[in-house]
Parts: sequence; structure tokens; C-alpha cells
Amino acid sequence: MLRLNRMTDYAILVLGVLHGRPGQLLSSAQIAQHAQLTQATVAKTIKALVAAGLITTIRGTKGGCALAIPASKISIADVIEAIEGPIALTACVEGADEPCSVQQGCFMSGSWNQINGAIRSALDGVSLSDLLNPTNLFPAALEMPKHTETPSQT
Amino acid sequence: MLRLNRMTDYAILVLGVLHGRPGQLLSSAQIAQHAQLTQATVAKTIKALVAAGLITTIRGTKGGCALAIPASKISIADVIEAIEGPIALTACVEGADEPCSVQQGCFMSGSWNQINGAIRSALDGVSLSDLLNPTNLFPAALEMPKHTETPSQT
DNA sequence: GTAAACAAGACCAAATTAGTCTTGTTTATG
DNA sequence: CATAAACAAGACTAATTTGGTCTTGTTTAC
Repeated sequence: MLRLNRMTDYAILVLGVLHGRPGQLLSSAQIAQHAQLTQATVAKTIKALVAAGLITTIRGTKGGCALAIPASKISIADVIEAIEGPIALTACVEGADEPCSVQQGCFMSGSWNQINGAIRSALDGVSLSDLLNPTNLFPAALEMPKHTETPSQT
Repeated sequence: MLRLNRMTDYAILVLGVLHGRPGQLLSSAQIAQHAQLTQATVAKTIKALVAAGLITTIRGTKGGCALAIPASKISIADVIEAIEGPIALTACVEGADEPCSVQQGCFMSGSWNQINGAIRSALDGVSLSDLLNPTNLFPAALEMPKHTETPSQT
């Protein structure tokens, strides 16, 4: 099972909260509350999303977060890359430097690019807003479903 | 990084060894030697591949393993499924039972099927023999590259 | 200057994955 | 029919990765 790690899940959730409140500046604590996560976890998630340029933050007393670009312009590929790094299935090759640490041109170098390209474009083809409003089952993502983590704050 | 786990990597390697010696019955120890893995690890890998029907084994003194079907008929999707289980990106949903444990119709149910279908077909489109003989860079997969594990037997 | 917010990273805990070991079963051979 | 070579299965341990928390620092409004 090629599963996304939980932080990526959280990121989608956080972005979903922001998406549900366009134009508002939300503190990490507020996001945490809506997403049913702890503030610390949200903060960690935010850090990665800011680094990836998906959300912007304003520091200081009245600070907070907002989407840097509209949800329709954010693909899940962007989110996954923000949290987990480059999207690529790898076997044998670890980082990216050299194809097998032993020989230039590992015996199975060729086809992975093709595979990865296909995966990448699949993930690129779905935007956050697609994901969040599949057929508008929900009026807005105002009530986030409960998640794995049990928050400490109410 | 959606990385395959190491066992899947080993599985590809093991299948590669068998593919490189068509018609031969190889013991797990022989495979281990060629793949630069320990016999125990190979045995574990083999178990999963047999269960998935990708290789056949014959028990007893003169026993061994061989591909159950030609490498051109084995897709990487098959291999991944053999080792890691069903191919599907999941966020939020854990197993498969219900979409969020809280509500029927998680707010982001829709698009994952689409995404997973695309990934699945990408992986289905490449066979083991494609992977192993990209452009016949190598005459045959007779000399396996060294891998992560350091074997104990010579 | 104080409090509310983001920022960054160290650090610990939990979960997953990899690898080994032990015991059992099958079968060819002398 | 005893033995050795092979597969079979699963328990168990160790290593790695991931998740989550905590602490300390910086920014800014009031």
C-alpha cells in the first residue's frame, strides 16, 4: 500500500480549513481546533506548507495563516511534495545521486521515469478544490471530520 | 517520496535473477548468492511471491524456484501487490471499511479513485521484462548489482 | 513591556519494517 | 529407512522511520 503519511493527511486537512474560510487569517490554534488536531502538530504542518509556498503567514499578535494561492491552483502533487518531498517511486535507488551505488546505469533504470511521470501527472491532475468539493456533498468544509489524533485543547 | 519498501526491491531482484536463468530451478541459497542477499531474506521474499502466484517452487532435495509466468506477463503492479498489498494511495482512510470512521462520505472521498486508477495503470503498464531489459544495456541480468544488504554467505 | 502569534529545531515515543532464528515438512538418494 | 537438501511458516528482535511534543526564539500589536 503506497500510503501517504499522516502529516500529508494533516496538510490536506489544514488546507481544507483555510479553503473553507477564504480571506480569513486563522491562527494555528484556530486551525487546530477546526481540524481536530493539536496546535503543535498544526504548527509543524504549517511550516512545511509555508516552505512550499502554499500558504502565507503573518507574524505577530494579529498574525495567522491563509492560502497563498487559490485551492483550485493547488494540486495534491503540490501538497505531497511539500510534505514528503519529490514524488517518485524508487526501488534500489535511494536518494538521487547515482543509480545503484555500484554501477552507472542500474539494470533497471529505464522504466521508472515513465512510471513516475504517470503517477506524477495523475496527482497533478487533481486540485485541492476538486478533492474538497467532490460534488459539493458538503456545503462547505466547515465541520471537519474527526481524525486520528485526539486534541488536547477544546 | 512514495518509496517502495525494501522487500519489494528485493522481490524485483529475485525475479530478475530467475528471469536471467529461464528454465532453471534455483534454490533460495543460489538466488541469495546471485542477488547478494542472505538466504533468509530471499526465503521471506519468495514466500510472498509464491503466495501471489508469481513463482512456483518444488520442495525436497532437488527443489527450487522458477518463474510461474514469463517476465513479460508480470507487471510491477503485480510485484508491488505481492509484497505490499493493494495499490492505492490513501489519506485519512486507513483500511477500506468506511471512509473516515466518523461519517459516511468523507469530505474528500471522490477523487482518490481517479488518482489510484491512474497510478495503478501506470504500474500495470510496465512489465518486469521491460524493467529488466530497458534497452538491453546488459546482455543478461547475470551479474546482479550489489545491494544494501551484506550477505553472510559466499 | 507584555502578550499573542509564528519559527525552528531538538528530542522522545510509537509504529512500522527489516532481518534472523527456530522448527517443521517434503523428497531424492544411498 | 535414514539422511541431507530444500521449501514453509511464523515468532521474535533490532533498526529505521514517523509522529508528536516541548522549548526557546523572534515578530508585532497594543
